[in-house]
Amino acid sequence: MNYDFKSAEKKWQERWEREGVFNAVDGSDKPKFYALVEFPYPSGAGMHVGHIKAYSGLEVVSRKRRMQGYNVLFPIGFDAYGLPTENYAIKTGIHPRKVTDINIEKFTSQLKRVGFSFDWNRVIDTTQEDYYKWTQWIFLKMFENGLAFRDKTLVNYCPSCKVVLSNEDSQGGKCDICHSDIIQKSKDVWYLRITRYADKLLEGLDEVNFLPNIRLQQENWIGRSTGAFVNFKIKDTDETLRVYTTRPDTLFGVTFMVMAPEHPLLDRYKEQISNFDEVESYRAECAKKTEFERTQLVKDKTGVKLSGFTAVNPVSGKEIPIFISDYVMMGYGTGAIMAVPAHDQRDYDFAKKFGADIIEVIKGGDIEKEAYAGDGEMVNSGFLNGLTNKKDSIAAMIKHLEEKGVGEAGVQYKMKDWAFNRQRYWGEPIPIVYCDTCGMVPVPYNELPLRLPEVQNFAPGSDGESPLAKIDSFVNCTCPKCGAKARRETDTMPQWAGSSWYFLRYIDPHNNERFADADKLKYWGQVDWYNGGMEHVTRHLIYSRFWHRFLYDIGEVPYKEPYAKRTAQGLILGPDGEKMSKSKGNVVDPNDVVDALGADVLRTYVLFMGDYEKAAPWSESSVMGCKRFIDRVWGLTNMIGEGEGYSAKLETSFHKTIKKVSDDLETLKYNTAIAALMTLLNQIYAAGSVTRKELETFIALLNPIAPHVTEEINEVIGNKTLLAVTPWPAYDEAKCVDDEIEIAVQINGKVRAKVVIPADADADTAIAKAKAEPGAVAFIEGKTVIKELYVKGRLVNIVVK
RNA sequence: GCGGAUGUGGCGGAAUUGGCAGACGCGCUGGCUUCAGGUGCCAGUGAAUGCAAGUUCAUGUGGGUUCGACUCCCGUCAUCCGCACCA
Repeated sequence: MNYDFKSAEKKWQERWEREGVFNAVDGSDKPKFYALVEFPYPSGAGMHVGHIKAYSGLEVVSRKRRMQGYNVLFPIGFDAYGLPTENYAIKTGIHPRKVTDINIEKFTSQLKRVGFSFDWNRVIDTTQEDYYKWTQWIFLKMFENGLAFRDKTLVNYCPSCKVVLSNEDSQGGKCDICHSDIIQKSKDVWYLRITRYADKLLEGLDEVNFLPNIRLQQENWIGRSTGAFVNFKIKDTDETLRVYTTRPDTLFGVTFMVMAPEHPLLDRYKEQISNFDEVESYRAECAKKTEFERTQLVKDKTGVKLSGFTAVNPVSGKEIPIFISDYVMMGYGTGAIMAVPAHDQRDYDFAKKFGADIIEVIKGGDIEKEAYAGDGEMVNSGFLNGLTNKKDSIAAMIKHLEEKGVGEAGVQYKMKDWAFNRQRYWGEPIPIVYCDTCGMVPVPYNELPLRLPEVQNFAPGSDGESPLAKIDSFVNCTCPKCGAKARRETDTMPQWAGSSWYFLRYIDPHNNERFADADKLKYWGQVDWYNGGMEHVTRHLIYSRFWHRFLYDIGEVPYKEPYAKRTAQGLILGPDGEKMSKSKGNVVDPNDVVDALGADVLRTYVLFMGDYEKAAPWSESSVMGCKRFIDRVWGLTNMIGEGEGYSAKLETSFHKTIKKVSDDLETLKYNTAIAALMTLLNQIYAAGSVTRKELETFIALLNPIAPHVTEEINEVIGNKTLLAVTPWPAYDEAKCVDDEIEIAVQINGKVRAKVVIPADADADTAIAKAKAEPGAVAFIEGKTVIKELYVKGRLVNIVVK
C-alpha cells in the first residue's frame, strides 16, 4: 500500500479542525505555554517558504508541548495595514479592504495546507474595527499620559512615497518601503515618546531570555551613552550654547564649537551674526543633500565660521570661534558640540581644514598626525593635570562643572522618538480632533472605533496630504469638548501600530469591553517563546516592548515584559544562494512543494536544511531526501514484527533518540533531531522489523515535525486516539548507554587502534586492554611509557618516548 | 570607523563543549531490482600514497597552550550582517 499524502493530509487537517484539537483553553488546569510567531503581512504574492520555516520551529515545539500535557496557545493572525496593499489599490482601483480579504483568504488556505496547529478560533486581523478600536484606545491612553505629542522638527521623509518615516523605518538612509534616499524635512508630526522608555527598555532586557545578538542589537539601537551637558556662554549676550559630550574631561582642549546648520539659536541671533547670508546659503546646500550623501563625505568637512558670534570656554575662560557644519546633527544631543580636535578625528579634520587650534590634553598620541582617542595622563588641563584614569578625570570635571553651575552629568540615546503619523489611507485613523478653542482633543473612548471612511482615490495629495483630508464628511466634525466646529486629524498610524500589541489580543480576541480580560491576561501571562525575523529586532520588537511596558505602567497588563524568550530564524535563500525575490525569479512557492511532495516533506525539509538560525539555500534535490525519508517511515507499516516492547537490539537506540529529540526540539536544533530520527530509521531497516512499541514511539517522536503521515500510520495500526494528544515518549537515562563500547586507543594523541570494553570498565582495565591491542603494541614497543590516560567512554591515550 | 557573527568534503551541515573530525542528508560511483524513463534496494565516497594491512596530510591562515585543539589563547586574512560624522 502506497502512502497517498494528498488524501491523508486533507483528512487529518479536517479532523484536527473538526475536533478543535489545537484550540487553547482559557483557564485550564494544565500548565500553559504561549508560543508566538510573527503574524504575516498578507501580501498579494502569497506565502513564501520563508514563512513556513519561521512558523515551523514553534509549530514543532507547540505540538510537542501538547503531547507533554500543556495547554498551548499557538495563534496566528494578519498584520494587514500597510503600503503594498494601498499601492496596489492606487494602481488598480480595487479597494484595500477587498484586496486584504482576498489575500488573507489565500494565506489562510496556504497555512492550513501545511497543517500548522494554530488555534483558528483566535485569528485576528489588525484592519478590523473590533481590533483597531483598541489600537486607537491605546493611542489615546498614550496621549492622555503625554506620550503622544506633536512637534515640528526635522523628520525623515521619503519623497517617493510622500510619507514621513520613523528613524527605524529609514535605517541606512533608505526608505523601508521603496528604498529611495531619505531626505530631511521640517514638518509638524506626531511622535510617540519612546525615548522616555529608553532606560526601561534597556533594563527589561535583563529580565528576559533573548538570543545574545538580538539583545545586543536592541542595546545598540537604544544607544545609551553617558557624559555631561556643558553650557558655553556666548560672548556679549546672556545666551548659553549647550552641548553634550561623553568626554567632559577634555574641556581644556576645546578650541572651537560647531552647531548643526539647522540649530534654532542661529535664527535668534541673525542680527549679531554678520555673515548670516553665508549661513543661509550653507543651509540651502545642506538641505539638498540626502542622508546618504551627508554621511558619505566623512573626510571632506564643510562649514562656515560665524562672524560676531563666539563662545567662552567655561574652564579656561578663552574666547573660541563657533562654526556651523553638517557633521553635527540636530537630531542627537543638543545639536551643537564642543570640538576637541586633539582627541576626536572629526574635529581634527575640521580644525585642519579651517585652521583651528589643536591643544593636546591627553598624552599618548601624536597629534601632529592625527587625533588621539586613547587613554593617558591629562596635560594642559589645570586641576585635572596628572590624572591618568579616564573615569577619575571625567568625575572630577563633572563635579567642577556642577559646582560652578555650568554643566551637569547627563545621558543620551541614539534612539529617537517614534514619528508616528503617515499621510496615507490604509491605516488606523488617529483619533484626535483639532478645535480652535480647545486645541487637540481626543475622540472620546466611547466613540471608538473612529472608522476609516470610504474614499474614491487612495493616492496621497501632491502636497503630501493624506487621502482622508479630501473627505469633508470625515474631516469636519464637532469638538467633543466644547461642541464647536472642529477638524479631524487626517493622518493614519504607521504599519507598526497594530503589531505593537497583537500578542495581547490573542489572549482574548473577541472581547468587546476591553482589549483583553484581566483574568485571562493573568492566566496566559507572558509569551513564553517568541520567534521571528532579525529584521524586526530594531522595529517591531522595540515598538511592541514599548507599548507593552506602557500598558504595564498604567496598570493594564500584569507583567513588565511581553516576551520571556525571543529567537530568530535564518532566511531561506533561493537555489542560487541569493536572497529570494520576485525580480530574481528564485522564489520557491510552498504550494508547489505541498502539491508535489506533501506538507510533511515541506515541513521536514525547512527544519532539516541547516542550522535553524542561519541562512541556507533551498535545494530541489535535498528536498527529495526528505521525501524519501517520509516514504521510508511509511514503509515501517510493512515491517511490523513479533515482540513486545523494544527489541533488545534497538532498545538503547530508542532511549538515546527519545532523549536527543526531546532536547534538540527545545534548543532550535531541529536539523539534528531529524538526523537522529533518520539514523534510527536506518537502524530499524537494518534490523529488518519493528515492534509495535517501537513504531509507536517513532511516530510519536516524528509527529510534531511530520504530523500527517504519523497520524495515518497511527490509524493504520489500529489506534483510535489522535497521536497529537498521545503522551510524548519517555526515556530511561540508564538505558541510554550501551553495555559495551568501542573506544579509541591513542599513542601520543594519535588514534592507532580501537578496542571494545565494557562501558563500566575502570581505567586500569581499559588501559591494559588498550595496550594489548596489536595496533598499539607496534607503537609502544621499544619506547618508554611516560603517561597513561583513560577518558571514560571515549579513549585511552598512551604517551611514549 | 564601531559592533557582531561566520570560515569544516563537490554541496547543506554534524561534532556530547578539550577527547575517534566529516553524524544525517544531497550529489557522485558501482551493483541489484522494476512495466527500463526523474523518486526502489545494497555498497562505496575528505585528499595523497600503496596490491594491501597501512601511512601521511587535512576544520581560512601563522603561532602558542595541552598527553590531546574545529573547540582555548595571541596574531592574520576573507566573507556576511547591523549601526554609522552619535559628539
